[in-house]
Amino acid sequence: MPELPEVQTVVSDLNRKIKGDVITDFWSEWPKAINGKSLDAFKKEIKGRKVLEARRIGKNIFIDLSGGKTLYIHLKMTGHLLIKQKAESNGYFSDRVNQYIRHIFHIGKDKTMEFSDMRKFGKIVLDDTEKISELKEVKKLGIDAMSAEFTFRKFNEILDRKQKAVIGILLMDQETISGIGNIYRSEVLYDADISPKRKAADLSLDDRKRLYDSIRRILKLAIKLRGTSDSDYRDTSGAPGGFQKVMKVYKQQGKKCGKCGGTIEREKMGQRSVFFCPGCQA
DNA sequence: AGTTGTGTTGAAGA
DNA sequence: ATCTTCAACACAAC
Repeated sequence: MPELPEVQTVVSDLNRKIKGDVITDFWSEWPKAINGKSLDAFKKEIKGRKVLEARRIGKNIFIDLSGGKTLYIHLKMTGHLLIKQKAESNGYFSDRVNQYIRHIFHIGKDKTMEFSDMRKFGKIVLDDTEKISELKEVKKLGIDAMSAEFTFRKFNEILDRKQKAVIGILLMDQETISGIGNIYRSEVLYDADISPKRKAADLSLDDRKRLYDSIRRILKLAIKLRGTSDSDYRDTSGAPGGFQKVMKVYKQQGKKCGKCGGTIEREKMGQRSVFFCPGCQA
């Protein structure tokens, strides 16, 4: 489940591994993932373009290419990108989760970028850079949770604007703040000692400050640990991240809370599971 | 062996 | 406007 830290890891890897390289060919067994044009047209349009820079907003990946084009990729739930070099032996690539290769970008002389996506929810769009920014799903994205613009002041304004919103749901709303998904909303709220059920309007100034600090701290730590590989997510080498080793509440229901000794609970919020400690999180 | 849980997002329904 | 539910799809666990 690639959320902001996982996508950040991928984007950093791409800039390290394929920046400056030319895309020479493309193959797909699931052209339905390609939005807006046929497989043939896509192939023609991408061939020969150089990778200038990878970047992201929230969980959305943008790979800027030469000639004013941008490749927009959303990994959705089970997607991840693998960069392989020919004749390279890497034990990770044979893992089950890395076997669902739906699309292959041939890059340079001897590299590929392979899109593994078990559930085929992933999305690929290629268009003019400006047109990609104008896509409705891109345009409506809220402020990125790790961007410099996402200050406490801004966060406080959002909470004032969304008075009635339940905080556990609001944190995951990509149109408000982009980047936080189901894993990190639970971890962040636990870190801040705030119940997911609280309403935005009911959070005191002190609560808000703790929550903001927790968002930044947890995401930063998760980026440092190269994301969470609870199930499907892998980095571009096919290797798992490390955040699952330090997870405190996500999927920890029934276990003891490290802070108060109480029991971690799981509940449905929306139709997703939220995890929390009823003792610590008031 | 059928049912359920898994989570991101968009669309449809209320 | 805003909330809820479902559908996209595949597989593991029960």
